[in-house]
Amino acid sequence: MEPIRRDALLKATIAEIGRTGTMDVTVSQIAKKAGMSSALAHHYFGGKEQIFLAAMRHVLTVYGAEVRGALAMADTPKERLKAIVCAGFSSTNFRKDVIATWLNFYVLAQRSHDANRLLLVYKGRLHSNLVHALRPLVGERAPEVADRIGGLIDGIYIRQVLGATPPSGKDAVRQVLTAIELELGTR
Amino acid sequence: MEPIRRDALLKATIAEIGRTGTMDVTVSQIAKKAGMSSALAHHYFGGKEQIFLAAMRHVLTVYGAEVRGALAMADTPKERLKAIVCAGFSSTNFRKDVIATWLNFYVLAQRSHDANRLLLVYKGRLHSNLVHALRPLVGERAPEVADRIGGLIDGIYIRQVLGATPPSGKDAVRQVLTAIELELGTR
DNA sequence: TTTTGTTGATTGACGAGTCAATAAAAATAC
DNA sequence: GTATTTTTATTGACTCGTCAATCAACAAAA
Repeated sequence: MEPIRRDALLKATIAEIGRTGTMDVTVSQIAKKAGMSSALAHHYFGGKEQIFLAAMRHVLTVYGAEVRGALAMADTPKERLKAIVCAGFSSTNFRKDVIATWLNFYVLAQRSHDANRLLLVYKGRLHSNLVHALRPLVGERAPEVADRIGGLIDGIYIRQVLGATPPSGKDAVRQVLTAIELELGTR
Repeated sequence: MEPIRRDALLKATIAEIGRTGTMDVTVSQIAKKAGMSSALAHHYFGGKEQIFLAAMRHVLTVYGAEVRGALAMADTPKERLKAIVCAGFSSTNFRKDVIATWLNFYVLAQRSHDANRLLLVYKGRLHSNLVHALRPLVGERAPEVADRIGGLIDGIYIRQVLGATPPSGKDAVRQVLTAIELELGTR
């Protein structure tokens, strides 16, 4: 039972964060959505913060899997770059609940050591993926370029999800790919 | 008295958000920090949400003033660009309380119409400042370039404030200026 | 005396976490 | 194959604390 319950709670947590936009969600709401009593949620996770952290970890896990999947299809460095960018702006990442989780993640990362560590793991993976794809194209400049591209991805993401118009993965990808071409000197 | 009280409350709100990192701050804490009773805070602002919105507005006002100040010193388009970028990464914006306000601002903007509108105002101003500076350099491509630069500024900002090392305005500015040079074709 | 500024005390509601008790399943003994 | 004990799964009810918002009352200035 335990793994089933835990999984249900994680999904319910993300859904509820998406519904309200904040982490001001009661354990009871989460538990109810997951079809159990709040006492059971406490029993399995210990406390609210731990539930949230596990939910964040879950979002990152899914994201990581998506990137790996896209990279597996790519053969050339350029294709790898495109794969990384596309995965970051996939429809998964534009789901309301995932957006809300990310934004609250940022807030939490200010004070929670664990959340911050998690965020650094994400950043590190993105960076190393980018560097790996960039190295054959720009050589030792790769790390520096990867920093800019990574920053651009994060920035465009936020602007898309909080913009006036509904987020468009296509536009986002196009913008980042244009920037990459500038970095490569192919435009 | 009213304007003095209001001002004190705004500053106290930002300070408290910075101290805790979240908007989970009680009106009493804010009022205490501002040297008055919580009843008075309610009296002047009506409710918690209104206090927060006013605080956000205040941060944006200060930011806007800083940008205007920097722009006033700039004569050439390139100088204007540099002014905009530098203002965005000034030490003001790396203060813990300002950072916390921004991050919570993002979260709030998901569901508060007012907060979202405020965010769009910021984005619009940044965009129009960038376009104005870019037009003489890249012509009609200006809006598109401004989108990328704006996104990069936001992204680099978040990465700086939530990074492993203490934020460095210098590094941030250098990265954005490099990207600008790429856009201008001067590198 | 009226207006403005101010607060302590109170209300009413909510929420995290605990716990004792119950139910169901699994293991063990006979 | 049944009776028993033990382990696992589950919850309702409760505790203790917190907090936003209100209000009646007090003070001080105009």
